[in-house]
Amino acid sequence: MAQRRADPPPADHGVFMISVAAELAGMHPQTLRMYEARGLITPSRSPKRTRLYSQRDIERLRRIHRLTTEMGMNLAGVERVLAMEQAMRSLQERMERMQAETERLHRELAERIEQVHRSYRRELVRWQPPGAVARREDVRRDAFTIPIRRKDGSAAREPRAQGHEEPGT
Amino acid sequence: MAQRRADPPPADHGVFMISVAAELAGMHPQTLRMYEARGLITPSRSPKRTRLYSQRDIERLRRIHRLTTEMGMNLAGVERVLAMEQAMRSLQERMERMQAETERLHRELAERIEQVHRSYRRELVRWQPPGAVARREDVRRDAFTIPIRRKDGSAAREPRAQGHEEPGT
DNA sequence: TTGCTCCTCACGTCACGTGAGGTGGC
DNA sequence: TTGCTCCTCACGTCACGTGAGGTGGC
Repeated sequence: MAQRRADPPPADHGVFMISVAAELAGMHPQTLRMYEARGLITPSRSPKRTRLYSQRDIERLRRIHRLTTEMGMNLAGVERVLAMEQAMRSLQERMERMQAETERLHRELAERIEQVHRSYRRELVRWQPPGAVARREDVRRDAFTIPIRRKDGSAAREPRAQGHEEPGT
Repeated sequence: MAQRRADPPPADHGVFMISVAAELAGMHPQTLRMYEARGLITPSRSPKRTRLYSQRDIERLRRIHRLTTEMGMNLAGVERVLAMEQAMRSLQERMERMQAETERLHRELAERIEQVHRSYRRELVRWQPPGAVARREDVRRDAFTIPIRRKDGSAAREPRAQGHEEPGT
């Protein structure tokens, strides 16, 4: 009741029986059975063992069809090419993530340096009239904590707000 | 005279005639002619039109041999797979360059920030005894010029050594 | 002359697609 | 009963590899 003609079935849900799937993919039903025997496609099955092809299965079948008819490849080649296309997609995705990370780093580099400049300027500018008590808080209340990335890539917060420690002096 | 049995021929220089190449690749000479007719391999030719296969050609032939015999692929598939392997290598190389660049940026980030800290510390620490003349050079002779990357990725040197300009004050 | 090269043509084998044939459940 | 499903078996076609056959230059 709740879902009547709502939401199309998910792309990997088996819905087409073999004659429909063959029609959609432009193939002979027997060919689909052969492809399954070869391990090229694995439709789900109904409780009565009837094959049920998903939308994703149909797309894969069409891809196979193009590779065999347009390019003249045999099934061994199709199998290999499909696997390589998958690997290619993964590599591509990983590269896009890296690209984004690199751009982020570029922006961050400029921003962090500016941040350090700003923090020093606050210390230098915060001038107190003679005789007034300069409280440590006046100097330190601005966030003077600079996140630094460690060599292994993890983020770390360096506690820099402990006054002005000159290392080795 | 200068080169006698020195330097092996470069990998892409045609040196083997067809019977030798076929022997090295484990194939029938006629098969090599067929592959050439299909555009799978293009050996160079002597002035007398004799085919000359390079070391790289031999390696390619061996790769083809593995794909056809071990994997059972036909030539259309082999062609496609070889092209994809090439694309894969390019992608892989590009990714390695990006990886190196990202690591370089990580190191640079920490280093630049440290550099800014150092430059401020020099200004603060360089104390002169009362009555002595503090020359501008004492403050500025350390390189206080910080290369910054622009948004478009090109490197730029920001001339920061012009005293202490507070922008907008 | 021998042994290579070049080429074209033809045939055997095998993979692939598909049709036939028989079964069983809505 | 009709039209689907399941399965196996068999055949036609085509790609591929290779052999044969004839030519020509070291």
